[in-house]
Amino acid sequence: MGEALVGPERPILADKAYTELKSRILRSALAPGEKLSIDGLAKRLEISQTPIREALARLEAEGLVRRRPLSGYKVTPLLTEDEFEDLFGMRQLLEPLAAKRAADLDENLHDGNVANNLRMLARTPDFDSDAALSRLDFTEADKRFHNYVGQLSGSPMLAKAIDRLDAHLHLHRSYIEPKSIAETEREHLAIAAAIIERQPLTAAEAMSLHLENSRSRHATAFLRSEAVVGPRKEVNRTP
Amino acid sequence: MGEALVGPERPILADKAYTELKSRILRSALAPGEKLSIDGLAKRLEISQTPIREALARLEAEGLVRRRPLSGYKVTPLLTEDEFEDLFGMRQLLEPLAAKRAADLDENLHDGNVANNLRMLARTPDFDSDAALSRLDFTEADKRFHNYVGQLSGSPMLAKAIDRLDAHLHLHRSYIEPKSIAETEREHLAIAAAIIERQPLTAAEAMSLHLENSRSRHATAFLRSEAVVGPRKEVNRTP
DNA sequence: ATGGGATATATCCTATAGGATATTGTCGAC
DNA sequence: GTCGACAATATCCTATAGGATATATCCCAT
Repeated sequence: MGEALVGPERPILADKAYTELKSRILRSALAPGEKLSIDGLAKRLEISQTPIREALARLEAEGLVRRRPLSGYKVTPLLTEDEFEDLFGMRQLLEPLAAKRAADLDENLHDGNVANNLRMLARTPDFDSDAALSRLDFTEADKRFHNYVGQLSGSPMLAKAIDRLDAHLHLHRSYIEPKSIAETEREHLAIAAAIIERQPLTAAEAMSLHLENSRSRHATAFLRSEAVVGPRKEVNRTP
Repeated sequence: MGEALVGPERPILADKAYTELKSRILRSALAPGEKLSIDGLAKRLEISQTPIREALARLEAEGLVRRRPLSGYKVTPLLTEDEFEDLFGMRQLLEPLAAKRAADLDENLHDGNVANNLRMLARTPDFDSDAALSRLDFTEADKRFHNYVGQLSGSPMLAKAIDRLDAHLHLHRSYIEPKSIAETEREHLAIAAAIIERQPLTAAEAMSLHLENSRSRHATAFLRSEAVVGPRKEVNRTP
């Protein structure tokens, strides 16, 4: 009864549009650099223009789409190499600290659920087949694990900062090699174990190592993809 | 000539609404917790509802306003003591690093302009009178200085993170004591000097010290204001 | 063949109207 | 005097139409 104060929190159309668009961008159903037509999206999603516009504004503030005043929206292009390095520099700054704090948090927060959640999220989903779907599941699971560690840090601002960084990495996740999934799971489990056993320094080091490995795993695929798309140039010329 | 490719970048109504609303929130013309009526704002600002809605969505993503699905927007309430400490913890993590990196950046970026800008921004504006306006100018100058140091770090993501944090601090800036303005200027100048003279460690330490002092300056005013408003309670009852 | 200019199209931006919902105030009963 | 329910109001949410602008196509001149 007293819970009714928070309201039903019924998701409105703008939230639906936001979730749908974000999901499509994260799974690269909307390619980087692709132009986004407002009423085109409105007709495709069968939603009016105003909610679409609202969702787009939110996504722009998050950095997932860019806007040019009288020209329209487009999906944020792929990160340059400098931006890529910058991103991982920030992760190295934030995430080991989050892991460290998560490890020496008050024990009242360390009930059984936390350990279970951590172990569950550290595992990558079963991937008998290397289909595109399972690879998508993997990227989702990876994101959730890192976000959960952020939440466990006890610092809401730190958690939100980590979440934002993860959102910027979405495009490059799809280039992950299938074999690296197992490596990722091992590293995640090492981090989880250190947190559960409350060893702050070990947790921080495990996270730092994981990030370094993740960086090099992405970097190879990153350079490869850059060779395909072309080195940071728009392709609008017709020969 | 070739610059015409970037477009005129003419600000549209949504940008105007965004800037105006953000400005009013930052100067507390819109009080924390105050309810924001969409068409009320539309009539006040003489702008249609759609741009207002768009600006509000962007501000929500930035954390300056909160939204409840079928209930409307309201200005983000004052930070609790925990959130306040969390905020300064993040600043201590990010800003000294930014100062350090700014100090040992490539010298091609260290032309005369940077030194001049730094010295200019470090200074607080002349405040012969302690009027509300000059106090507002001070908060703006302080924000600009910290943001500029963030930009000088050479890491766009670090700069943006610092900018976001500053936006969250807006509400408490208005409680600054007039006498602390001079102290702030001295500390800013020390940071600027260390960066100009390219002494990374000194710059980082100066920034860290400045943040610690700033934290205690805010904290005293923070607790005082909390005593006035009441300890974290809405005041909607009529006796 | 290439460059410049004008027209045509598509898209965005803005404004207004109607339907649905939460909130507020009032009334009555216990 | 307090609690609960009901009705009226205000507000938000959604949809559609018209005006303004950038982009693309086509044509002509050089």
